[in-house]
Amino acid sequence: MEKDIERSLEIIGRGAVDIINRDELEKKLKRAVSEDRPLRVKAGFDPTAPDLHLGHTVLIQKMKHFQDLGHQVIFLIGDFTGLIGDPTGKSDTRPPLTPEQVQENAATYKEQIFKILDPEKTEVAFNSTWMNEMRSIDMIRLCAKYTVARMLEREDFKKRFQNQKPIAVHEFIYPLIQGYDSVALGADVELGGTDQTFNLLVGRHIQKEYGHEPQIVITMPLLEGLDGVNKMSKSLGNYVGITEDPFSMFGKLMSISDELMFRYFELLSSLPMKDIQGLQESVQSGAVHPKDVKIRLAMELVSRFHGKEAADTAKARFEAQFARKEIPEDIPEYSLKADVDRKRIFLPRILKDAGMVKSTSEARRLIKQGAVTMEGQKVSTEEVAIPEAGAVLKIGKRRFLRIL
RNA sequence: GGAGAGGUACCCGAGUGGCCAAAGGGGACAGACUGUAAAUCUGUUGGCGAUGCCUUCGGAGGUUCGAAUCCUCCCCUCUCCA
Repeated sequence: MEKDIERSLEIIGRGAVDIINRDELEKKLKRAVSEDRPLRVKAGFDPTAPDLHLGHTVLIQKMKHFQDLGHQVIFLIGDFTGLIGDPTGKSDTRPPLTPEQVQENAATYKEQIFKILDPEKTEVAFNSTWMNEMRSIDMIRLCAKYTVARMLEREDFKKRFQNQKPIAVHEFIYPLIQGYDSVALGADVELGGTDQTFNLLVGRHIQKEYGHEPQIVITMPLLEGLDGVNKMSKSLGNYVGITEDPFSMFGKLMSISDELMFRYFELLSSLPMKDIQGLQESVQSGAVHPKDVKIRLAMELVSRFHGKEAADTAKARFEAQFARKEIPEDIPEYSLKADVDRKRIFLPRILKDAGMVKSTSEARRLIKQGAVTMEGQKVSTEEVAIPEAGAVLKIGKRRFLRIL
């Protein structure tokens, strides 16, 4: 276990929005060292969405920090709370997942998180383990430990209450159970996104009610997506999935702005903050080209999920295709029908049939806009001659087609 | 149960008889610039071998020379009252 408390605090604090509360954390860290008892660090995940993106890894990265410092991290899968769903105004309870589905999702989770965390040192827990054992009377006792007025302090509830929107009674139970999980697991620390602040704080209260020492709450920012504005999410399409192929992962990371790149460094990279600051200064002074720094970020992240070799390949391909404008090796091919006149080919039809565009209209527009090239030459007419097989068509920067 | 508002393209939203394939914004795509940067500027954004034709404004009918727009019925969403 890391003995240097100052260093621990610095690593734990990296990127965090809030630590409640710092003094308590320091005390716990000191005690952990003196009693040689690692802190138990909990983070909860919804069982229904095991398709993680980089935004989720901000939290996992923080778990790794704790793990590297020698503490015990607990990956909690909320298979019981998942039946309720964290309140969002949709007051429906979700259909229960079968034990098989839960196991399946858990397996997918593990596959993904263990690219970051050390499986040997990670405890995986399911809250159905203790929640399914809980009797009604215990549930009611749990409910008795928090008041309606305090529950209504939660932003989401407050708004809905003021606006006279419905709040179903069961929605109050979610934070309580999340808090009880901390009791059941004996959590010293709980990590979560800033959107979890309320629930995490309820945990502290519930722990006290059950005679436990309250956990330290550490909230992490919601990572901005590739657009640099909205938070990363699948529905906005501004995300990098951690199972995405190396080339597209690399490309997406290279498309972020220079400003955002340092944000990603702070929240996603394993590089020490000191080094990141150094890079930032080098870029500012002009000593280093920002593109090279971005490549470094992309390399680190792609390597993390796919290995160094795949990252090298992705980088080489990226530079070939975009910096040197070479034609990639494996591009889709399209065979002309035997009866077509190769001297007069109606290109929009070919592009549509080959699936390069949705309609001939779109193809015509792209030709008109000068987006289509054949063998490096701009195509300016809709009818073209392709005497030889093997001609390569390019639409925009990334769509290729070889005509046979 | 009663009263009212509304459903328009990928999304938000204007349009309330012809000038409407439908303003504006966002997104997306393309071009210029570049580092595939970002930002910015410009263009495009229903289909069709195409200066025209076809299909589209919740659904089905109707009025009209002509309907996103008016009428009837139906479906859905929201607000207020009880």
